[in-house]
Amino acid sequence: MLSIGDLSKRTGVKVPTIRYYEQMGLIEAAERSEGNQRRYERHDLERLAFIRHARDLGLDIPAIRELIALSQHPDLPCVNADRIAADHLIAVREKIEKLKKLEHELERIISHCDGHSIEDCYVIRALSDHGLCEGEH
Amino acid sequence: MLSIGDLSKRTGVKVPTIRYYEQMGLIEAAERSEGNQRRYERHDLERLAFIRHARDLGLDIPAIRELIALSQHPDLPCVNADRIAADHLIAVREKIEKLKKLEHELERIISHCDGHSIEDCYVIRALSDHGLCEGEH
DNA sequence: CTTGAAGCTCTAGTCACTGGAGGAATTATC
DNA sequence: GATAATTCCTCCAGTGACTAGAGCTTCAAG
Repeated sequence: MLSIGDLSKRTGVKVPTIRYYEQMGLIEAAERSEGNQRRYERHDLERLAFIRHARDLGLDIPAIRELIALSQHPDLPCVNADRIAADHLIAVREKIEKLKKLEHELERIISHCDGHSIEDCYVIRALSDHGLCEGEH
Repeated sequence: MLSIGDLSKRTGVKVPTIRYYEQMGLIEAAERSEGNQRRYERHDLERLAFIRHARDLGLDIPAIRELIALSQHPDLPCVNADRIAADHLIAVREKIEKLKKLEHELERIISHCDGHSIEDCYVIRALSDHGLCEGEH
């Protein structure tokens, strides 16, 4: 039986976050000690590692909730789990594209600035005047 | 003189967001009509376009506040403005790197899944078992 | 048996908005 | 000039995924 602190150390998930996940219904309400403290078992450790891993991949809580529900029906086809992952991959790629555009624009703005006075600062001027931008954003 | 709705249409910034920026001190409190409605001038249009542009580049409100303050001292050297942009560029690049790692991991997980049953689903298995990951994340 | 760490609940704060309620002002139509 | 439709006002609450703090209780070590 693990305390919430033990569970936290083993999974790298902070104590308040574990309680938050319980509140959100991602992990079942733990058994309690006589003094009302949460007590966990291996089962909970695995569940929490699963959640942690999914969060690290950037999945949001509703998606994780769905994956957990799916994982409890081993006989079903896994198209839904695949779809969650594939949708997320698309979202990740879109974010990358947006950030790359920002990267280029920032590089361009910075490289154009001669670093003298605010009056001539390309950073400030570029922000003031959208016409100085390269692409649309 | 523009109403808040006119300003919104011209800049693409939503009405409640304009009021929010006023509250945050990014734009000055507007003059009011007899009936207490906000009235704006060209000056405000430019300021709001500046803010919008900076937000599109992903700068946060404190950074924008600083840029606005700087832009009002044309004689100062612009190293601080450059630093804000450069710091932001670094942050953007870091985000891109993280997302690329996620992209690869998701691609790998998805491609390994044969799409049959949850029991064998690589998506679910990869989440359950960190040992199946390629890199650290 | 004492002490200090770790646990409990509940509330509020983060960031940058966004939306709604309920009411007043403005604008358009007749 | 009356009325109707639209826009505006303020204030409050909600978003996502935590995080931090107050004030109290329980646990484990010495």
